[in-house]
Amino acid sequence: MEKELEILKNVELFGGMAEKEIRAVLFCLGAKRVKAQKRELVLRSGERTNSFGVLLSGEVQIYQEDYYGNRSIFDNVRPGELFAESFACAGTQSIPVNALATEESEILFIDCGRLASPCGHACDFHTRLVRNMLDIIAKKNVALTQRIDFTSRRTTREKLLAYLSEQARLAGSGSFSIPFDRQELADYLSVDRSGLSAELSRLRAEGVLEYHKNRFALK
Amino acid sequence: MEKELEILKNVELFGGMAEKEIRAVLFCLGAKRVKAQKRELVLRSGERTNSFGVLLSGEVQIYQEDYYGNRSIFDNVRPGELFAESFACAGTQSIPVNALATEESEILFIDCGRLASPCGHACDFHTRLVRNMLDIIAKKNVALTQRIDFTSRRTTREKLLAYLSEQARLAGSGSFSIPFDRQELADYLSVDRSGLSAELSRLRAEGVLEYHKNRFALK
DNA sequence: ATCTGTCTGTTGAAAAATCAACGCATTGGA
DNA sequence: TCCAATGCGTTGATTTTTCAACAGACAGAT
Repeated sequence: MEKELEILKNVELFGGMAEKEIRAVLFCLGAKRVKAQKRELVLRSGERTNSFGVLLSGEVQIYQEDYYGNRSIFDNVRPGELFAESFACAGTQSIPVNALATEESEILFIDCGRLASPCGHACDFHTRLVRNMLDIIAKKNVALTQRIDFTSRRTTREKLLAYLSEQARLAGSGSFSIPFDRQELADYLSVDRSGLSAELSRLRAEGVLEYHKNRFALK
Repeated sequence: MEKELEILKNVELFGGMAEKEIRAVLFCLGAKRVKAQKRELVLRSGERTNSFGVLLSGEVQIYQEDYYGNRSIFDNVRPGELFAESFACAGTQSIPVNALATEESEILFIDCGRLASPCGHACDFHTRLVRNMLDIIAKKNVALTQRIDFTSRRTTREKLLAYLSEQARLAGSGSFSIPFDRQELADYLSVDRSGLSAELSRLRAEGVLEYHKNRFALK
């Protein structure tokens, strides 16, 4: 419980609020706490939801799947981050993604409708919450744009280099780790896994790249 | 000028505000009105901007271009709609897209920073503006997710069918128009134009689809 | 220590996309 | 009316991806 509050203090949605205020807001928002086992589906595509999730611990993967079982990964959510907030805020009829706990996880679900409307109690944090939410969603938007940048390249090699370059830039170093295994990276970049492995080998052979597992070094 | 106000009344960002209030807010936000000729670049990728655009008339296309000149279209903006708002709100260091006027256009530029901070004057619309902006960006987010859904398919045929099905759903009918010519559609779906044309012909031959120019009918 | 399931890289055949080039139709000027 | 520019479809050669199958490495469980 104390650990939970530690995390909450670092959740961007509650940025600018004191511990006490966060407690009050959580109550006011009617936040619901949920546990999910490893491999449990937390949100299913096709469902309608007004709630978004705040990940407290564990990891949740956001993805789509088409008829043929091709998976398309949108995001790996880490503790402190939100998920499904855009669909909840936009009032989407049926969400287009699945949310899967890839580890045992704890999640706080918050009704998006309550964010906006004043609560009647002496709780004047709604303005702040909406403003924070705006920042968060705008950043997600930028991240989605970036993903489109990667995946719109025509070849596996270009997609891969665009992705790795960006990771290096974010890390501020040519050496960095990525949050994906090979299959996941392939599903994020929308390419074939074996082709991705082959391309990695080629890049290594050319001396452009070194890697071991999910740690990479660009030259 | 009267026509301008007609449009502004229908801009979602100013939803819930009366004509008089909109005038006040525009002043308070320091909105700047700009004209752009056909083929004029309104925003250049790499620039930094805190302002977003509100299209009053004309059309603006949002796109990226890679080293090799491959264009990737994000959106065709229509009058009343916003553009670049996510980058402005997220405070991105350098925007990753270009905005091109594809027709002679009029644009209102608004500083995103002024949206959030109370203005000192007796202007209490900031809360409303932020809330409206949240809705708008959340919807854009859903649209981006959808585009990823289309482009993550593995074949041109699948991308095309996913896109056309969605357009039909939006139109509430098997018969609908799209806002793209062939090259633009190819750049939106990240496929080769000639391959796209060939696929369209095949679908027509199979009796799945009828089309003429940018008007389509799914069966 | 062994067994088992998962992850990764490799390979070759098949399928699909890209690329370059061309012809035809349409459109907007000169 | 003629010309130039643009958009669209077609085709065949080439490149790239996908697909299926397999083997080695590794980690966790018994």
